[in-house]
Amino acid sequence: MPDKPTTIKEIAKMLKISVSTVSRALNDHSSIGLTTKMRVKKLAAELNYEPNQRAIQFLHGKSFVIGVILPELSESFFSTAISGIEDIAYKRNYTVLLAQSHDDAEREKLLVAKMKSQGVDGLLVSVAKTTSTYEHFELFRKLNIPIVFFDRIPPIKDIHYVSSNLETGTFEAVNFLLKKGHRTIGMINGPGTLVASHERKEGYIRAMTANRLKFDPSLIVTCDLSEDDTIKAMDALLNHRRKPSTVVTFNDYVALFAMRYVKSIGLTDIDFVSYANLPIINYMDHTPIASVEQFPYKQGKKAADILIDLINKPKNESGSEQAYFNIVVESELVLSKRK
Amino acid sequence: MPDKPTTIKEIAKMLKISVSTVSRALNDHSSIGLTTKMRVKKLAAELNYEPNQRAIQFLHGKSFVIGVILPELSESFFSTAISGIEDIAYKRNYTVLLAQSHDDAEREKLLVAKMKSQGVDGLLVSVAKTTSTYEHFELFRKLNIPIVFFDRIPPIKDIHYVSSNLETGTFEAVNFLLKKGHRTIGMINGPGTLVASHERKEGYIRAMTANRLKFDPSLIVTCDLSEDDTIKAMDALLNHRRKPSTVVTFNDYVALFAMRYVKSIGLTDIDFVSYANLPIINYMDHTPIASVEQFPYKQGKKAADILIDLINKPKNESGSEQAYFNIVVESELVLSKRK
DNA sequence: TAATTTCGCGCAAACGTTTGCACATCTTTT
DNA sequence: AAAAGATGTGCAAACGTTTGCGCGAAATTA
Repeated sequence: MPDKPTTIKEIAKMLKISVSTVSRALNDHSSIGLTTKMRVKKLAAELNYEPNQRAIQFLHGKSFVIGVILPELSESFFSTAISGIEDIAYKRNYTVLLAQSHDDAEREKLLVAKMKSQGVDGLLVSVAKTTSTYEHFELFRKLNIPIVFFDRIPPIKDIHYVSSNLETGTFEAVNFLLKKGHRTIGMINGPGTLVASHERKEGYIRAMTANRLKFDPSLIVTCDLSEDDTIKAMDALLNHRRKPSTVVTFNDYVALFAMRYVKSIGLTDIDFVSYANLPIINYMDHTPIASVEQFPYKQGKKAADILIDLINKPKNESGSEQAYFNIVVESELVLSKRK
Repeated sequence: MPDKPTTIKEIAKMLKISVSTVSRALNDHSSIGLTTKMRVKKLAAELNYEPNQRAIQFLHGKSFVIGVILPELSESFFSTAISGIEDIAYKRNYTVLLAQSHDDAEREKLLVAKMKSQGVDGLLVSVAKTTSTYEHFELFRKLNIPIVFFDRIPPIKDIHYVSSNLETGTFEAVNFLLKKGHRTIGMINGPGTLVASHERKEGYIRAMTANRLKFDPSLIVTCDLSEDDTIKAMDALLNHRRKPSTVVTFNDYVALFAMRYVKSIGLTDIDFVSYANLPIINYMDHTPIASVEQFPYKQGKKAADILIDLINKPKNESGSEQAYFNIVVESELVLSKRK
């Protein structure tokens, strides 16, 4: 028996009252008598009535769906972030439409269009590495559908975003190394084009000056995050006139490449500090002694919360200027559990 | 200008024709004159008309949404599988509603209920480790909403599922090791309760007998997949009267634990073969020489395809018996790229 | 008791789209 | 010349729910 789901009409007919009364009774409307309410609710429960979400969404012109576009779920940062997004969405009765851009700008565009035609109420985006144009996002702005960016923020004005500030975590990291007695601290940074690289550098500098040490720019080298380039960078540090006793690397992968290289040439006395705190470090033979944590779960939660707030915001009050959420989740140093 | 999206009505009014004509014109209905079709399509394009999906879904009583419930996105198997699911869903114009059970049976139940109230057209499920009752799935059967299970299949009858057969991959693996000259092959298997453990064992046995070698059951030890237990298992093998020269481990993590242990006690001459082929092995200092690949992307695709077929299957022909899809994706041995 | 308020409920419209049916016009066949 | 078919279009119902408005009856006030 593929019995069609119960509708409000049927309940109305059985109780010989109107559909509107049933609807109001179920929604605890004040203008319905207590007795009718009870009767309706009882019958509804017996019949396993569940409101037809599609009818409601259609009526309200809302989908209660938020679209999420991110580069790669296999990257631990994102798979953790999505958990935060999910949790908030479910708590607030929204539903998550997920899609991966696989770091392909074209696909990202396609997905944005798809999300639009699907009629999402809002969008959560972490942009693809290759994305360089941003009109597909502007389209949403025209339609008044909110977008909140997270982690990978596009360089455009007047957007909502949530991201982490690596400056603080880096400050803590360098501070920690100084307290541990290190005096020559190298850094393998990422490409200068990334905000994240800047923040790391700033944190480094602030920690040095806070400790009344002079900052040597040549101790910070950049790399493109590939293994080859990491090795070059590490080489540069090892051949520095002041050979560093410890190195802060851009992320866990860079750390890994660098550590492997260092070990391959027989060195063992260099401490590493890294970012992200990926699960892989639990399986590595040599691990960083500390990591700067970016709290992806928290970032995901925060971004979803803002987006849903935005969606439900009392209409565009034409008087007040639009305010943009720029939330920064501070990063934090975490000591490695393994030794 | 938050201009409300264009509707078919507006187009009709502007062209002074009826809405039904517009609708049919846009859908290339045969009974509409060529000229009207052109006029309609042209105007629709100019106005950036996009059909209101919610209205259509409501009308058809379909959501074009498939729910996906899986244990953990941070497990690479699942994050890869979801890519396959996504790709098929998008290709076939469906949309993916994602949720993680985090291997919690209670949460899984909740999610199933949520999916139902959201009105998904079908469900893709990989069950949580702790799930032991299955009524929440039966509910969907009553409503005639198809479910396809993948990878983690519940032990109930009359279900659709897609899973991998580790027997073949294991056969290949053992065969490969024998060809390589190994004669004593150990195996660290998983808990006997898992089908997957059985399949591994069967593959092992078949390879031995196919090579006219006698099978020594004591060379297969089980473990609960924890590091401690893995070490115990490895110890047992090392102390075996016929010390194995190579070991097949249940998965990459077990391989990792075992390799680390073996190395820590100064051994270096044991080859490992593992399953899953996770990205982490690219970052390990010592890696298995080969891995049994389970093709999660392919599994995800296949499962999604079957589900959507099921959704669109011409009504439950009351005559013919319901057929259940039991698709098995054969596993395959993959040699390690790094040496 | 009459006037007014409160309470409880029903009517009907609305959301955007598809589709069975009927109707009108034009073309073809007998 | 009349009947039949083809072609193109419009009418209206339907999907399930919410909600503004109106109306009668009961309760309150003057």
